[in-house]
Amino acid sequence: MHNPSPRATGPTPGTSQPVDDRGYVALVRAQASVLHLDLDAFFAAVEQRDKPSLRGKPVVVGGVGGRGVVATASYEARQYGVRSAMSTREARSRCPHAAFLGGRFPAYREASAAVMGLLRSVSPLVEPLSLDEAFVDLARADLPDLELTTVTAFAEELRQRVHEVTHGLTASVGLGTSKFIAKVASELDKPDGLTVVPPGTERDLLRPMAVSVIPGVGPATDERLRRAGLRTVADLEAVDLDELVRLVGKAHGSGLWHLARALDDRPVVSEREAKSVSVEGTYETDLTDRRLMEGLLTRQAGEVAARLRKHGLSGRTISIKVRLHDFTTLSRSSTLSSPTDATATIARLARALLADLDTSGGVRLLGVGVSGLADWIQDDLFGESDPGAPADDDLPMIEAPTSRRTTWAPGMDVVHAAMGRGWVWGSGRGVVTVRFETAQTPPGPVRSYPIDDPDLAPWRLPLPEHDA
DNA sequence: TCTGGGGTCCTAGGACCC
DNA sequence: TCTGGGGTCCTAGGACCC
Repeated sequence: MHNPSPRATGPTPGTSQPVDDRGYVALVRAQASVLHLDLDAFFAAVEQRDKPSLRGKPVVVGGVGGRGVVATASYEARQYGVRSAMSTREARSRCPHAAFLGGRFPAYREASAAVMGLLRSVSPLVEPLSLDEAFVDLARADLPDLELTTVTAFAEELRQRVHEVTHGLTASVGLGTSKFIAKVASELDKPDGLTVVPPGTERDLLRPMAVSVIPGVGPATDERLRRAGLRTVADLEAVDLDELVRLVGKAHGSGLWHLARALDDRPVVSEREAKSVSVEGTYETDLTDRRLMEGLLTRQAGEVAARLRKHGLSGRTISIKVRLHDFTTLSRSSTLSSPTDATATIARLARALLADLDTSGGVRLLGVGVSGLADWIQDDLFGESDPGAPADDDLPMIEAPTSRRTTWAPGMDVVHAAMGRGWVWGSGRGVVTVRFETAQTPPGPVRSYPIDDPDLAPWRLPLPEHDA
């Protein structure tokens, strides 16, 4: 849990603030200035909005194939027990007369963008959690104050404006002193409702609730806690930190300890950098043909690479995911010495990783991912302390770069600089990865630079196209 | 023919380095 | 007779979220 509070050496005697065993005191806002907004039955609602004949009827959006699952069920379908993540097969048996739709993501993205745009017009601090959910920090909104009456009226108006900009979708909203409380609150009056949790009432609200209201408590943790006799948040509150850590691990235990006391100082964060990009697919029938699997991995590698390039990213770790016929899920990964966004590199590695796996029983899912994405501002990957490295001032000037490119090793496509004095091997668009090696100097460290960094103007290298 | 797809975060063990 | 210890990186798997 994020916790900027000052550190003490041990529990602070005589304070009323709860303190964990390392002496951290968690702070909570004094006002209900965190807003959580959740669009109701989002995908299904968009379908009903766009197709009037579906209004008032059960609609199920999700995978329509033999191995599909439900993404969203309209409230009419929920009356028949259809739920998110249920197999479509089961949903069909529970509600055969529902409309089963595969989903129209461009339409969902458009509606989502309208809502997120509205939220951002209200506060610069908006944190989307998915297409249909976001936190908004009202402490950064243009409000006269953060009194309950003020934020309540504001939230009601916001819900009305969501209805307008989406041409008829409804949203449920929660307001509270933290992300956790706001999120719990938005669940309490669904659909099309607003719940405000007044500061100071959080713990009374939580105590009777099941432990599963706490984000991060899924089926596995729920079961562990249940076996320890912990069913409600009140039960959790009565257990000390050591015991929780013993039960569910360090990070999780500490999180539970704090959240059970409504201690949550996680900030609303508007810009989060992607950490990985992946593509996977489940096939209607299990795959047994290795050549076919290699072909599918190659195609997925191309999709991943295209998405990396589209966002100006590249990454060093290539992973594959393989789900066997019996649902056993395997992953294998390999890390390159420099980042790539090249289809050929990702595909080659993905196929090599598959080669080590026994897939003779059949494969239901294949996937390819890239992680370890380059963060070029902070990342000086290979440090300054490389002894054989030429000093920056000695680095050769490369001004009119790059003509020929040859594959040297996986992940390293060597580009011969036109000036001829150094090696440049590059991968990411918008980034150049350079290793300097001249007649006068031994191979230097690998360095990566953003192409647009003005301080590196001499290195402004138009990279060759990859995988044309 | 039970069990999607795209993510995030955590844990644990081993390698490696100082 | 005793064989450190901490930090970081990498890999594999698992839980969880929407």
